[in-house]
Amino acid sequence: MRVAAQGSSDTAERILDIAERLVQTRGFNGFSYADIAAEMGITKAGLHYHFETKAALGTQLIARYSENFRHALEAIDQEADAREKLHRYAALYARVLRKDRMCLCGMLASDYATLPKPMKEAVRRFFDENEAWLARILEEGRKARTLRFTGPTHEIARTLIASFEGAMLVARSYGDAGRFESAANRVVAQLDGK
Amino acid sequence: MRVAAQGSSDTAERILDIAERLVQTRGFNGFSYADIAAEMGITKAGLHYHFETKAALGTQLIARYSENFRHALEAIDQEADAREKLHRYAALYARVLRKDRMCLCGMLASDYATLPKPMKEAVRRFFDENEAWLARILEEGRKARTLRFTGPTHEIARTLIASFEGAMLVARSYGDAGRFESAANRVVAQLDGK
DNA sequence: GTCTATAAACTGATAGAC
DNA sequence: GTCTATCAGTTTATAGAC
Repeated sequence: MRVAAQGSSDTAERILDIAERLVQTRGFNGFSYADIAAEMGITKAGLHYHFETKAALGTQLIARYSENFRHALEAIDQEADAREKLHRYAALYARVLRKDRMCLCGMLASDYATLPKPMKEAVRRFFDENEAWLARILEEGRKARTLRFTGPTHEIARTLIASFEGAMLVARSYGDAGRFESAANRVVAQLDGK
Repeated sequence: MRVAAQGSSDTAERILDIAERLVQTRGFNGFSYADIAAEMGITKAGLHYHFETKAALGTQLIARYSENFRHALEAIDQEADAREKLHRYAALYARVLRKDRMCLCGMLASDYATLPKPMKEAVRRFFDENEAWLARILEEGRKARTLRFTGPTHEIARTLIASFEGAMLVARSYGDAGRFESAANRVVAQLDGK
């Protein structure tokens, strides 16, 4: 006997997949329940059983995305070299971009002013976690002398996130993932310990 | 006897001012004619006299923004030093951000998939023009030895635009213009001829 | 030339059928 | 537990009054 809480069933998972793609390509205000319902083959109202409101759907979307990202970061952490970790971090973004998508939270950052409060907080947490992870990797690299830079690690981490998100944002307008890769490589190369 | 073409009257200018702010803060899909009409004190339908469609309004919005930006770049060009030009360029973005706004075209880049074709083309032209201008400044600085870098100027120019747009995007989620300034200074400092 | 009344389509969401 | 019928409000846009 299965007791499915809201947003936890298999159908809910499929809804999240579709919604995630729509947010990453069109933005939170660029799609509606109708778009998801059409793809699912059920009516709009049926979606409200799985996700009471669009805000709830959005919040779960960020939670799932953040957790997947967290696992990806843990996998990268198995890597030995800090410099290589940064390259693999950039590759995470590149993979998203090759699906013609923007980073979920980068996209939501652009919609920030229109988001319900819980989504705003979750978006910031995503950036905060990325910043903390990157700062740790930077510190590692500095100690091992595989990375070299001046200034506080958290500031470099922020600059890295900004550069990656921005490179994604612009590259998508040109449908050109190469633009991202070129910028990302340049940014990481700048930290090379030589 | 004044013959006002669509979108060229004084009222049209006020509409553009309001729409510009709304796009820069909420995105192209985050506002409606109703929002503008309310601020203007006329009815939604009245707006359609000045701008037949939302797409036409959006297109004129980019045209005006791009032209203003072009003039700002010309003003910066009066400056002697390339390094100083880059700082003034970054300051253009910072000023927008201090009004809690995103770069108009950076915001539209996030809405890109949902934009009508003429707007898409205009957004890309904006980035292309910025890239060309920055590449020229970079070349100037290299010749004068006030800037130093390796690789093609157009690639550095693209990376600069990406970093500035991304830093804006993220900083806005924290309501913290300092985040942008810190990242922008770091990025420009990296090109310093020493 | 400028705007209001009005419409047709779509939005997120509730109530209740199966 | 899962979904359909339906609603009240909003969207962009047309037709036509002043």
